[in-house]
Amino acid sequence: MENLSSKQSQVLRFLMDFNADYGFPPTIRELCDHFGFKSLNTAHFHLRSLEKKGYIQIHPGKGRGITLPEARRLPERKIPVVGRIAAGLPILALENIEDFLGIDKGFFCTEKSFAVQVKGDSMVDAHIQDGDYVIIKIQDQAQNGDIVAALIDDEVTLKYFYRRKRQIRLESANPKYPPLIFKKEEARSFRILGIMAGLVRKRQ
Amino acid sequence: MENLSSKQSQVLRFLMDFNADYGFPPTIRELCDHFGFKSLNTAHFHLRSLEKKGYIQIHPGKGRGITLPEARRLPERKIPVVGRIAAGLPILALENIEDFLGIDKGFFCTEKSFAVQVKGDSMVDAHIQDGDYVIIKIQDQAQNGDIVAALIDDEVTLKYFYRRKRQIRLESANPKYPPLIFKKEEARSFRILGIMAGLVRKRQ
DNA sequence: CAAAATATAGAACGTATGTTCTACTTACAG
DNA sequence: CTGTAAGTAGAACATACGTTCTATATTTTG
Repeated sequence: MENLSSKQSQVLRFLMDFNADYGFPPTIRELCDHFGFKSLNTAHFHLRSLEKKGYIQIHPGKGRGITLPEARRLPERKIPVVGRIAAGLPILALENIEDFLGIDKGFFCTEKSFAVQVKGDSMVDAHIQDGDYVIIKIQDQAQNGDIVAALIDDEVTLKYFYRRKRQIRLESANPKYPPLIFKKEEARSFRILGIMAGLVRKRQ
Repeated sequence: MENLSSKQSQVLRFLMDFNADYGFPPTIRELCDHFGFKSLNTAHFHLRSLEKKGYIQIHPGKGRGITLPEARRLPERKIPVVGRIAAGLPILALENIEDFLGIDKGFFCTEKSFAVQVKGDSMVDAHIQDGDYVIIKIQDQAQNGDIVAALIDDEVTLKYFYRRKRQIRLESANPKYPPLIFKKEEARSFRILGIMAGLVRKRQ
């Protein structure tokens, strides 16, 4: 999915929120009012951009004729699946979201959360398999022994977290993979996105 | 909630379907077209009736200004958690249901399904931990190697399923536990409830 | 640097859409 | 039988709403 400018993101977010609140999309004039646009064409322009990039569908001539893809209709309660994290963007930026899990956020008692799909066997000893979705509660702190989602080179990785004096150790739950060790001074080369709050496996 | 006449039911159903398809409600004229009404007032009248009975909310003056209650936007169907199965009762009898998981049944592609909470470590080698919820697709057949939920002495148990000639073997995924072997003539002492369709772990 | 994408403003136009009024039919309960 | 609710029809009206054209400024990109 093509990248969105920050204004386009804001407009899409507003469409989703408005839809969730009222059950129907806003008119172009309501869009203008909300953002303070003084011209109808400004709002109309953003809608056309969003449609060109495939985020919405416009039904010409129909009042409030904006269709959001089903995944984005009531997303506020569903858990977003985050794929690659584009540099600089916040975790939950729309561009990072691949899909939504049909699970209410409240189920895992974590309003601020997302999911990542596990690739590979680096966490099998924690009983986390290839293909599992791990639900991550967003926070930048972690305790020793927590399973954390860390961002290393735009890539989301799951590891056990251990801090000792001047260094942080990120360990796999599989002896095949060596631990990653970060000294305090190079702590900026990775970032903790959150800690594991649950797991979902879709498998026969 | 007050009862609906059959026409009113049909109109409400149409509102829900239209909403699900397009992401916005129909106009009064679209309602007329669908039902073959020749007067706008007919459709308008039904909408007013539905609002008076509390099924929808009308926003006067707004195009497509119909709000369905959130519950009716996307029907929610949660997965029941089954505990002990009382003798003689069907699996999904209300008496057997301990709780519901806030997960839509469709998520695991199994309309007929339930969940059991795992107790113990008999399936750890299949990466199923103590406390995990395993989603079971209801069916009475199983293939060799499937993980099945079986009813043994009113107790729901998870096992690997193997059939060989005149006997059925139910194996744990943990060498600590010996396999259960049933000869064909004693096959009535257990019952297959269904096969594993997914897993949910709620854990920090 | 030039071209393209992004962002915004203002105005004019036509039609899509909700509202309301009158009127008629059928079924049903008091 | 008479009143009330459900269901339908037709028409007139006001306005909510999308569309399109012209212009301008800023930022990004090749």
